[in-house]
Amino acid sequence: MRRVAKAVGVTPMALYRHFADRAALLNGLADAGFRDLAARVVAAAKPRDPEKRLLKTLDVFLDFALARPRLFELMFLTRRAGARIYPRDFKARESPTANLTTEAIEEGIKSGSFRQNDPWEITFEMGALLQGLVMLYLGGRMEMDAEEFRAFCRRSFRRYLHGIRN
Amino acid sequence: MRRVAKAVGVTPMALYRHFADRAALLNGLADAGFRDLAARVVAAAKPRDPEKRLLKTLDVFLDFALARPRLFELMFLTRRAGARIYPRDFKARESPTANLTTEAIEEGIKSGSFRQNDPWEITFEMGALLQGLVMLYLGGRMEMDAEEFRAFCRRSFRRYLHGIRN
DNA sequence: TCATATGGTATACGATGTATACATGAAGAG
DNA sequence: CTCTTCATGTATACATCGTATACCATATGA
Repeated sequence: MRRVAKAVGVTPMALYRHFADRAALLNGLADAGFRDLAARVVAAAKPRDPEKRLLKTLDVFLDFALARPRLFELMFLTRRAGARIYPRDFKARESPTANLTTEAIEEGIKSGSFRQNDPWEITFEMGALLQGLVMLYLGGRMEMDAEEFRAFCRRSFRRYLHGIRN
Repeated sequence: MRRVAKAVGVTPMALYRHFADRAALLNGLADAGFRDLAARVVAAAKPRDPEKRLLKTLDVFLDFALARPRLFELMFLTRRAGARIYPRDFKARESPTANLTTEAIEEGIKSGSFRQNDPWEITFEMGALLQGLVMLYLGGRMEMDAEEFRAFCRRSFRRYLHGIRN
């Protein structure tokens, strides 16, 4: 709080005119991050083939995680009040990025290239895998550079998709 | 520190005779947790069939995570100095639990039931998936009771294994 | 003209990790 | 038996944190 206040050239207590407390400020940052990320996913999720679209989405997430690691941590890896809850908020379509992923999976199932499965469950599960990997990487538990990590993630996801593919 | 000290009936500064600082104390707890968990995995990883063994190991991890969530968080989900680093420490066989998982995977590959893959990579990846799921569950982002969560994890792992299976 | 928001400040409080200096008692060494 | 040493504890103090409380300035609209 004190550091943020100094950075914006204001007294610490002035921040409390705009945010109830520290958690609310961080929540605001996270929300802005989600809007940003959602826009990037929408802009990038162009390919017709569902599997290609999923891998493209993965790339966008990885770009984001590697470009703004602290923000990504805040958004996905930190305990936060007001975070989306599975399955309630997801099935209520409150997560724009999850909606897109789920649509790709539904499409893949309908066209017969993916096995029959609850698409929301697959979405959430792929999110868990990605967040697990990113958490480990950002936590310094993987000794590799960003490009190697990207390749690792792509292999992981291909393996995972191979599993839900007919 | 103050609370721990009071709990053991001692002055806060007395703790510093035994641990360099707060991080060192937490590291000690985590290390003890790893020894405990490794013993449980060894005791439970009996089945001959590699896939059954992997699912049994998953159960042990889940038991542990659900029984001692804070400890599990500390061990796997928190940034800690002195944590194992992939691939260095893993391939040096410094992680007893990862060794067992990797052996099961190697066995499955040799017998032809799993696809050809770097077994360490599979091990690490399954760890990432599990830790991602547990992080989300313990972080209150999954609205389900422990039993439903277990079932979710089992479905996830079956799906994943199905992907690396011939 | 004056009440009322709106946004900012000054100060203080309690909690936290820990640096520093000092105390105590047990175990050998002479 | 005395003296040193070491392990273990204590007392006190400090910087840093988030934030409660009280007060202040300016712009706005009735």
